[in-house]
Amino acid sequence: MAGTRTRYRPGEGDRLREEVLTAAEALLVEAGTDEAVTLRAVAARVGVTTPSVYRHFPSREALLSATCLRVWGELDRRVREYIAGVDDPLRALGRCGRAYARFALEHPVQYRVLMMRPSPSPSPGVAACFRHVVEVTAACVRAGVMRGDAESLALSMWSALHGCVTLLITQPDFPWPDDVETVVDNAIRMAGFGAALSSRIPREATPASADLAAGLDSLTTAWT
Amino acid sequence: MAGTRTRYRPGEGDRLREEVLTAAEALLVEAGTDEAVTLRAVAARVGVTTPSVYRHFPSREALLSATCLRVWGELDRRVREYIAGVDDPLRALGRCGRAYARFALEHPVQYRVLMMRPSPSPSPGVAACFRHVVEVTAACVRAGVMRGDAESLALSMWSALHGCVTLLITQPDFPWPDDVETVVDNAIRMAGFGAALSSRIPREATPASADLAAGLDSLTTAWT
DNA sequence: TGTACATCAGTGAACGCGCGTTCACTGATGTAC
DNA sequence: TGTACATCAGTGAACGCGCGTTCACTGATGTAC
Repeated sequence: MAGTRTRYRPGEGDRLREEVLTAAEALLVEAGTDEAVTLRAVAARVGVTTPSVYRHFPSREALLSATCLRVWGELDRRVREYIAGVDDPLRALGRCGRAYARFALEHPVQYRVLMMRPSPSPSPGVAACFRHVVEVTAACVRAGVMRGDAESLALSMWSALHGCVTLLITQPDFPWPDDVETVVDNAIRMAGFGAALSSRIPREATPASADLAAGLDSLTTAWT
Repeated sequence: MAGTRTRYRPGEGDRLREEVLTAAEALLVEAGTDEAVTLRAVAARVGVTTPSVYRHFPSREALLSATCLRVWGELDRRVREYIAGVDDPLRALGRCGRAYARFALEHPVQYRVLMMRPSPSPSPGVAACFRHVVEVTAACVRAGVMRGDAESLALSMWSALHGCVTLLITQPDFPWPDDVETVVDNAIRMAGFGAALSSRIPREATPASADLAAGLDSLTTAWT
């Protein structure tokens, strides 16, 4: 382990922390699984011995979640940027969803580790993002597009998009259309329109198929 | 390892296979993670030595996926039973979804292992189930409830439900409503109504929020 | 300006562990003659 | 009806591995006097 690396000077030790995180992220992305993120592999990549990692992370688990969390800080910024200047609330919601899906698909491994393992509580990044969606959903409710509790509506729509993204990541051999954008778009439109329509129909008054078809037909022909 | 167990007689060796699967399933469910399913633990539970497992499964991985797959055979039967005698196609779709969600939530660990890990191709059980959903969706299309490609519609709705179930399993500390049934119900209604409405609205003609709100308002007041 | 000393980044060797897997084997059971 | 033999379920010991983590340490850097 006699690499060319020179150690940081006293006071600069925290820079190794960043290097370790970067190395862990690289390993995670390259291997596609968190099993590749061993303390030995990370340390070797940085050019340092294994115990050095313990100077900055108390355990492997801490290193792993720090690695995944780091990337989520970017999501909030991205979502904010995407919906800036979009006045129509339903359109803003759609852009929110697109930003989210794009982000998740750009970081599939981190998304999987963070969202698909049983976790004690939602990570701060996820919670912050959800708050955002609830706000935009509340705007939709105020505009009369949807009815009911914004948090509950947001949760349903989030779920739908999460499912779409999750399936795309873990089941690439499903009979997906050629274009990933289309899949995401379908999910978003289905969620948005679905929330708008279903929140107007009381659970006990679900129409028969024929009635629903006729009603929607008259609505859309009136539109065009 | 000198238990009281007596070995099976020649020709009955396959019965151990079943015992091994049962033990593996029990370990999986109890621990909530597939990491607990080690060959040693499984063998010990059955009352047999570790190498005996190799008589029936070529590797740990094979044992694990066989364990998860076993439970999926039941889903198809369950879905069929749930939609038997339901004529209204949209209602049948809803029942399909409820059966699926209930099943997934009853077997959360198997669902996670099978659906949330990167997998080379969808398992037979999953594929069979999806075929079912496509069929019922096609009935909805024939009835004029939805428009377009049944497979694509089915995929979107499946995604939505998968997302709901997945989030319920992995993120129990999300701000869920008290009643899980309600969450699932919301997801199913959103998916069904959303597919019906969004498949009628061309992508390039997405209405503004105000127009959508007004249109849906007039539709639902006409209904009541 | 020089020296003693505390600080701090990082080392090197080792720990015990549990894992999947392999191998040569044992001994009871059923069958062919 | 008895005996030799093939079959087959299961054993017991061991393999090498890579892991997370611990521990006592080294040696350069900055600082106080």
